[in-house]
Amino acid sequence: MQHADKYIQRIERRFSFTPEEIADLKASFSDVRSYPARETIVEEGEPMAYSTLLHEGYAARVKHTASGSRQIAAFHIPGDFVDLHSYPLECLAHSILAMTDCTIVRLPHENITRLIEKNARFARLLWFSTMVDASIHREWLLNIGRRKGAERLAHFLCETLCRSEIVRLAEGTSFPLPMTQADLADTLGFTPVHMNRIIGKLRDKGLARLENRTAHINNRKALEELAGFDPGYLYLQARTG
Amino acid sequence: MQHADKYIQRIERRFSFTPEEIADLKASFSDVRSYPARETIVEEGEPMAYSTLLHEGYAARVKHTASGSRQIAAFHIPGDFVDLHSYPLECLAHSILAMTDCTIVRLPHENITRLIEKNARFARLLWFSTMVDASIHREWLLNIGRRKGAERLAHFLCETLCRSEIVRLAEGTSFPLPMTQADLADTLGFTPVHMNRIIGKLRDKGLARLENRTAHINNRKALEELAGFDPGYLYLQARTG
DNA sequence: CGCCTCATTGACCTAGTTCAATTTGGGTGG
DNA sequence: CCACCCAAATTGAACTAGGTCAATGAGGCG
Repeated sequence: MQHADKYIQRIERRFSFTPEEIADLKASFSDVRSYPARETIVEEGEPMAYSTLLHEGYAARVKHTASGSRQIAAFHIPGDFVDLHSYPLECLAHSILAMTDCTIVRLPHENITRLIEKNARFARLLWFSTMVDASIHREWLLNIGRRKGAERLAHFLCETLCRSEIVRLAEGTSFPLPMTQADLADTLGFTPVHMNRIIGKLRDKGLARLENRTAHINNRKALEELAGFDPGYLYLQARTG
Repeated sequence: MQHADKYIQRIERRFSFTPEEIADLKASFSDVRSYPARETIVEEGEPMAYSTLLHEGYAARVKHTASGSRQIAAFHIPGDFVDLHSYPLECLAHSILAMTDCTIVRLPHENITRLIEKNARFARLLWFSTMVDASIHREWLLNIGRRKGAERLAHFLCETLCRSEIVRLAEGTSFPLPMTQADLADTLGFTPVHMNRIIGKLRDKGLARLENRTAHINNRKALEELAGFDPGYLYLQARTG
């Protein structure tokens, strides 16, 4: 199943699995599917029997307020599990939206159980993957709660560049960012109008441009400094043990 | 080990473990400790060999911006694991702070591995516990990103009341909330001054009072309505399967 | 009594919102 | 090729939630 390659490639950075283990993992995926842009991949509250690995395309976890406002709680790039947490949780309290045309592979929950029962290292691996998402959630809480304006956008761009690099989706310091300014606003807790002004500010400062659904970082050093960006929370380093 | 009782009691609401399984779980805890209020229980970046279950007292996960501002990413009550995620992650990108005097029990990581290897249901259970935290993170993202002023505080109070009820820490609709207004501000993304005004607003509306480190909910219905509160994301219901 | 932390209040300021209009550019039908 | 459409980006102007600065209370404790 080639569709899991980006994920496998990522975890091999941090963990050392044997070729047999990797083969077991790969063999557990099934059922390749496609979704068109703007379609809901997973509906909030549905009981889930499989998890979804993003092979191609971009997706987001979307939550809504009772009064209808929208918050994007996670932004997913190829190689990310968008809903691995549905294995322990069974139902999700948010939906998953395709931001572009997407191709996914499924990992049936029964296969996860089989993997874990066969080898406890898989539990730690998959659990780890969901905990990186949670770590990013906490960083976003800090970002939305405590950083303002341009810093906030800068931090999101730094993070997304780092994550894109790992799966070779960045070209230099440019990477796909297929969201409208309104989507970005729902990610960062602004209004679309103000989002537009903040984007203009980063552009005017010569730090970053957003063009054609692509982000171009002009001055990475300065952008990271503005954001106070420290990638530790992404857990990209290899483990010691 | 009686110190894990609040946690056990909570998971028995949702999962059906056999008495032997419960005994295995209980036997895996060790090493009761105490921390005085305001002390750091877990330091950011330290390699961890055990996880910490809060037996008595209140704690928070705290993150800092490069420029020094503080965000509380999680608020923990007795019966919560404050850092179960250190099992898969090994090091944390935040510290854990005792908000009051705390008594904790430790669950050594080697024991977690032993539990999982013995019985894969434990993997799903412990993983589940960390995923509830992550679900709360996502709700907080929505709360901080999209709810304003009084709604935001109202939502936090509704959540904390629900969670307190489960471990029998609420008396009627009053429950301990041992944080200063400055702590609350760092939780909800306000300044202390504005936090104070919002608290006053809820008091004046007759919805809730904060007195003597205790929250008193005067009108739960109205508070939940104001917050648009739906407890689904807390995963308190029993599973179907 | 004096100190210290926390809560409260007032006055002023600004980041971000709101409403509304205009522009831009790709896509489509004729 | 042109006319038209539509989603998205951009801009302006007025408004407000929330921040900042600063002073005052108020309780707990050595």
